[in-house]
Amino acid sequence: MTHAEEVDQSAPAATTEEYDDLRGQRLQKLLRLVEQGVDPYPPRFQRTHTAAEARLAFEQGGAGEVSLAGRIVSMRIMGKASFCHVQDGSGRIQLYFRQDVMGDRYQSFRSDLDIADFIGARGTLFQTRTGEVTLQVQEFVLLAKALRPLPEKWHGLTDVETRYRQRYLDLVSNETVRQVFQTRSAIVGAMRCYLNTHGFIEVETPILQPLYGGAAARPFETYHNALDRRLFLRIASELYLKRLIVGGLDRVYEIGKDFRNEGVSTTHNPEFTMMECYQAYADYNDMMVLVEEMLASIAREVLGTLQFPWKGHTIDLTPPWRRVTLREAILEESGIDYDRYPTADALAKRMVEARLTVVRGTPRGKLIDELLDTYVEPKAIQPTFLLDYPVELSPLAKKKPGAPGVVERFEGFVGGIEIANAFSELNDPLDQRERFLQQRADAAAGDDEAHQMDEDFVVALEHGMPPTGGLGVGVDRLAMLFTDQHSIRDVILFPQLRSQG
RNA sequence: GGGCCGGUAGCUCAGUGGCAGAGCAUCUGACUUUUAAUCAGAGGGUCCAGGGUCCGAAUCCCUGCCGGCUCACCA
Repeated sequence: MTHAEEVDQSAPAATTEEYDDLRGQRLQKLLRLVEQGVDPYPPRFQRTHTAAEARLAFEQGGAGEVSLAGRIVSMRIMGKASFCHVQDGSGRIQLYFRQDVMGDRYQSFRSDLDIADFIGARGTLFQTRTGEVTLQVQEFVLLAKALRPLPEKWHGLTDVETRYRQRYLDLVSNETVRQVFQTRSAIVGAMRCYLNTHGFIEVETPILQPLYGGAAARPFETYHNALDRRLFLRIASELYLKRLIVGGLDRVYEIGKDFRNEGVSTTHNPEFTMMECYQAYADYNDMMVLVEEMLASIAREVLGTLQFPWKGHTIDLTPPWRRVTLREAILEESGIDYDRYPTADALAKRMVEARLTVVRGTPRGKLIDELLDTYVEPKAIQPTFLLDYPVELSPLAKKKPGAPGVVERFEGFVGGIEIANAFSELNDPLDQRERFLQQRADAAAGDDEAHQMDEDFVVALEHGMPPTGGLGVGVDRLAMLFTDQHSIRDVILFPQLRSQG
């Protein structure tokens, strides 16, 4: 909407009462400026420095005349001289306005501008009595009038719901929030850099899929009108990336959104960012090394160190990480050796003895997963690989030679969070078909997260896939870890919320 | 889905049965190096919504909505 339309709506009732609110007062100022021929939203302004660049230039011996631009975040108006701070993407800098320097324009600053407006200002830099580098303004111009005020200057914006729903206010008023998202961006950048320099090529695979697969999860459904076809939003990119390995792209990766139709929590958002990579002629041991090196590389790049704080602990990403089999880890933390309970019933009975609540009929694989979640995951603060998972949980992983019922799979945990999941990829098409059939049986038995039979994928494997290591890394969780944020909503700009009541 | 906590001015929050409050922000006035500027004054409310109890409800009760934490669910 243009301000002209606002005029039409409001002008007939332009009494003092009509403008007796914060937005109204600002609107009135805007209309007054328009009457004076001022464009409150001019198309451009040429600045010579950012706030940070200006400060640096001054400290390195003066910068002469500079032009700055930013949002007014505070004002101190005192008679014939005034100060304000403006904020741009690089930080804040103070502006100083004097009537004897600026003449009539000084009154305009006092009466036309508000906190939250964007302005551009030209002048020279100096240091105040207390040493703050400040721009003595010769001339300024309004760049964008704000009709609504900013959150309070001291406490900022703390209401969690408003922070998520109006993230821009959160970003304007909370410096640490800006830093978190800058760090997140740097993490993704460093991840790309690591993979690119290690021979991986970045690819993009379908988000709209006729069959969903690559993980155990319920999908979102959608519908394509022209094709008259039901489609699913992907829950993983795995099956498409492995088709590319079949096709001879020996090292591929994708960083993108997955969608899982599940509840929300401090560690789950329905759409989240996943990095998956696949490397031909590698196995899960190679992927472990890749995880160690990649995370160390990202930490060095983004944090400048391999040690960083997390929930009061100090995480140390220095390779190599601890390696322990899933069976040993669970035995160590719970005293339960699941190998001694080869059936679901026997294991469930043992877990009930350990005072765990067990839902009747839970498959053995899910029971083991529950032991992992309950006993091992919260303790895995320092980087840990758990390896060799039960085959029931991993329909896409290759069986470990000489170890019946076990697949070559690991999960990487840091800070008590699952960060990575990888395996030696199953490339035996006959075995893969059997696994899918088993999943179909699970689905028939009521498992609504069971894998679908993906005949097209099996055909791809029948054309031959080399031995391959595959890896998934949760980018949101990595961002949580590196920024010491304990809710996934604080590393996702616009987390999923209920519709507003 | 269960339990607990919360929703009051633009923002941050007090107020637990008796006139709707404070700080910041806003408006008016004073003030030429302030920086949570200061000083004097003023305006600003769907107390989340609906219902109930009561002479009287922001406050007590019920229902609903939204949010947070947590448990369950969930690679």
